Amino acid sequence: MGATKTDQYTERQLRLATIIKALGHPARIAIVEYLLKVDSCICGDIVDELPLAQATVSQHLRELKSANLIKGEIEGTAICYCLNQETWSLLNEELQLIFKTLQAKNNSACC
Amino acid sequence: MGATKTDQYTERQLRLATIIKALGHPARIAIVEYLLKVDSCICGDIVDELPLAQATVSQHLRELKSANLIKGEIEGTAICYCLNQETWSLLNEELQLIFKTLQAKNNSACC
DNA sequence: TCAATTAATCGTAATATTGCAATAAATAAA
DNA sequence: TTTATTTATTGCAATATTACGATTAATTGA
Repeated sequence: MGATKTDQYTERQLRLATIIKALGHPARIAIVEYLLKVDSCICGDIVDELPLAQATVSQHLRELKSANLIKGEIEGTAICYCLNQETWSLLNEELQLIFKTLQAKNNSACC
Repeated sequence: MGATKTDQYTERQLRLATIIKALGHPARIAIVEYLLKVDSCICGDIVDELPLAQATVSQHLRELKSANLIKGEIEGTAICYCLNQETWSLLNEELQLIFKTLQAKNNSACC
């Protein structure tokens, strides 16, 4: 075994898990926070910012990109990265559904 | 390699990544959604609900528990699980910080 | 005491992730 | 064209995750 049984869950659960999983690493949280601060930057800036080799940063960027959490645009020899508002909005809405429901209950039915 | 360089990030980044990572699997999303629906339940209920063996469900519950996303209380021979409001509030606040900041910018500075 | 019930743990196999050095690819500048 | 510059990719090793059967542990009920 070792592989997730992807065909057993709803599309919604898979999509949410994919986005959330891409965020579940401190380096990628750090990249997101940095992008939030500087709006947009190139890979090299992130390499300077994080304690990771260029190849590793590139890999983390690829994961964020494949989850559509960031997008990149070629700009000469560099690539300009920024957060992808669309996916963040989607994530926000899905999580709000959970947060709101939970807040409404206010632990009333907890063990 | 293979291990995350945990000593290179802020406490905040590590804590956030830990919580988010625990959510980054469709089975655990499904467990959370189920708990949100039924308020509280025992492990066996989740085993009936998900396409996974008891040992696997137990493992997922342990991960959610170690991230404090759920809590369990012994009730006879069973254990009653429910969502841990405290951690969900914390997660909500941290993510709102990101969502709000990003919404305020409204893609104005994106590439 | 002895089954039954429930969940955790152990052991194992398959797969995925993390990280890096080395290299390749693509563009810009000289 | 040649040389920088910048990023992606490849190959590899170490580690982590996912999943399950089998077993163990703890409690309840007969």
